[in-house]
Amino acid sequence: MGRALTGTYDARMAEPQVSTPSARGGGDRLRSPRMADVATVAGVSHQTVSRVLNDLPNIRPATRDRVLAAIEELGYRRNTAARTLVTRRSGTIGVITADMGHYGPANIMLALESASRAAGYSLSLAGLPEITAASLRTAVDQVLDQAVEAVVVIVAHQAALTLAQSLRIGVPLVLVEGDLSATPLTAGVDQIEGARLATSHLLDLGHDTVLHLPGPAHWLEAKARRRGWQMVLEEHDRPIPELMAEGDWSSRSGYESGRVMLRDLRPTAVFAGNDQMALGLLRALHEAGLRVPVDVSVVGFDDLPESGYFAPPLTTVRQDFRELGQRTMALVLRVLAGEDDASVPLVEPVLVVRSSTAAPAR
Amino acid sequence: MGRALTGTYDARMAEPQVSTPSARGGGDRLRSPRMADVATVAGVSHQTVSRVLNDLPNIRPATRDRVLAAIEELGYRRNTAARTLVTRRSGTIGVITADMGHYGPANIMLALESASRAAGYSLSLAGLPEITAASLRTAVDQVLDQAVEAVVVIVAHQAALTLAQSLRIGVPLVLVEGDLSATPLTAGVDQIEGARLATSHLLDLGHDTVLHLPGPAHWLEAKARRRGWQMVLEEHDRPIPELMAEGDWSSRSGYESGRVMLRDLRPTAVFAGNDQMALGLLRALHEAGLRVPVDVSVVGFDDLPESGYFAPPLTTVRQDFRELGQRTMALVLRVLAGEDDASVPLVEPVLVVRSSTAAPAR
DNA sequence: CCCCCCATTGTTAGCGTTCACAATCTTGTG
DNA sequence: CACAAGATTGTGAACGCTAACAATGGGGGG
Repeated sequence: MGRALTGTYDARMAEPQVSTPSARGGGDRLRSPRMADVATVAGVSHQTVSRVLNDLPNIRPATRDRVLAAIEELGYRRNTAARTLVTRRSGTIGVITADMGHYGPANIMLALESASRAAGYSLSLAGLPEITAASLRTAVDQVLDQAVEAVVVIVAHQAALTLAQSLRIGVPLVLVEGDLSATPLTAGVDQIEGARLATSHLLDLGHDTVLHLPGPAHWLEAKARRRGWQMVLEEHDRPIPELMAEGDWSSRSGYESGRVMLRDLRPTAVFAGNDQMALGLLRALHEAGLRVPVDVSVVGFDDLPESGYFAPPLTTVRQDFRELGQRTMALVLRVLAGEDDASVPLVEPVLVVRSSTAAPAR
Repeated sequence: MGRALTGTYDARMAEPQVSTPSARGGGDRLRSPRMADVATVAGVSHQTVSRVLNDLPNIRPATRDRVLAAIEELGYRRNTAARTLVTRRSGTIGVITADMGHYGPANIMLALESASRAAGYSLSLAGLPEITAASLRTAVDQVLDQAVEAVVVIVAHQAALTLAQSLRIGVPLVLVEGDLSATPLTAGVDQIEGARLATSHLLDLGHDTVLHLPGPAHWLEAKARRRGWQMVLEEHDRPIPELMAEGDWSSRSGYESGRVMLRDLRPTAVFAGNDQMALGLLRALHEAGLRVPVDVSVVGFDDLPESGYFAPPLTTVRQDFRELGQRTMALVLRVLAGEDDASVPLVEPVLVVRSSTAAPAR
């Protein structure tokens, strides 16, 4: 038996070891106990403590209790770095996200966080200051440095998709996006279906055709929504109006696109790229003296918590981000379990009909 | 010289060592290179590699170049777990947040992320499924398990404040909230000042007094805004209207409070707890046939990106979350550097006047 | 021309876990 | 009542890195 392990544990005896000028908060704080300290107090070997901690079988209940008591008494907390070092598993998943301040990404993060916690994983976060390949690579490197077991990329951006596919990192990389691109390791909401829902709804109300205010072209969601919109119009043999200039998801861009649109067009139905853009459009319409839904019907996408209180309350397409977060995590877990090309079905959006849509005036 | 270090590095030779059934993605993937491998390739000792990596002085440029080349060639990446184990520093900061899906928290996170990255720190995230002491403690434990060097709590909630003060964790804990409570280790936006700005603005326009639709009472922001509102009214000897039932920050609650309010009151000026609530109020007012700002003036708080496109565009108080994130990080760094009771000034909010406020009708 | 000093590089010993295997203790059986 | 099998516990060696100290090399002053 080693010297140091004899007798009861006294944290003070170890203090000199932290004499490094490590500028850590308290100054004369005591070294935190390690497994061997717990072992000493419990009168067992460190390995037995490890067994208790890892729920391994063949431990006498009495022994387990003694170990647990010692852990409690010492306020012992297992050192994750050491554990990660030897197991090569960190229990951490890296999340890379751009626009965390936006509704969608923020809510996906939120859902992902709770799903990962439920699965016993931690999240390590990296943001994208700008959407470039270099910046994405930096972010990936950053989470990789945290020894993450998988990387989730919440950047539904063409560049992200391309790069992600080209990236040879040592761990699985899962994309959260809304394309139907049948890429394995992808989770998302069925954007095309959502756009179809929105467009069909307007057609069903009796509108001849539907105008679309698209989101930024290099965003996969924007592309998919546009595709869904176009598909429905084609299927119904409707004229496909010229596409408005692309917006950037903001209310401002919706407003501006709306103004441009109204310069030469008098549509009866408009499908906006998202709810924010729809709001801007609503404002442009209002300023032009057009009434919604009497003169123009408007549909958005996202169903922001606010959308039901717009003027008028907005008909829109709801995305279940909570569900998306769970499916993403499920996907991650399956890949981690060895399914190299696991996939999960897209989340189905639903149409929420409120007061911004109606039959066209005759 | 040790056997294994002789000759060139060949990752395959080490493969048997990962024979553990660790169910890791690729199957027969090669072990990733360690420092010693780099050393072998560069023809130096592992310690020299370490020195290069840590930018220590006294390295011959030629040697450094050789090491760098070897790193490049091998695609070497330093093992953070090992580094953390020996240095006792993880380069990670824990962030605990509730309501990450909300505008404020999401944007603070965003700002914190970029500030921390700039400072060379990573973020480890933990969400709060519910706002209880137990849940907060769990979240703190979770980030502590990641060996974080500090914890930032973005839960501007009375319970969080109380608990945080009582918590004896081994690392500094910084609160992001908006109280003036002069607690050290706190960063925030001056909510009282913001409320004063809003209320004064309405008074300056000629309104007799101002009604307030408060946010949830146990949120520090809500309390502070209410206090600021009340202070201004008192300073101007105005009647202090009865407080409306507290909302929950949502548009729905703003709408409902608005309806209740309109049952027996005809205020000319209302200060809502935040922009969402203001939006709900706007709707209630609209439904009651009241015009904004002609009949009623409304001020919000937050300045959502959407607020400028409400009907009418909302006068509100803007909080600079980016600045807040930077100050929070600055605070963390100072505490980490040893300033036990460091503090940073509150961020000053600004009033954004748009079209929802005007002089009262005579 | 030798020696000491400093710049540069190498060697050894942990950091706190888990893994593989060895050692010991129980218990049921013949 | 001795013995083998299984249950329970202990021992020693990694994991990949940094810290402390030792060793080496080259250059200037005496």
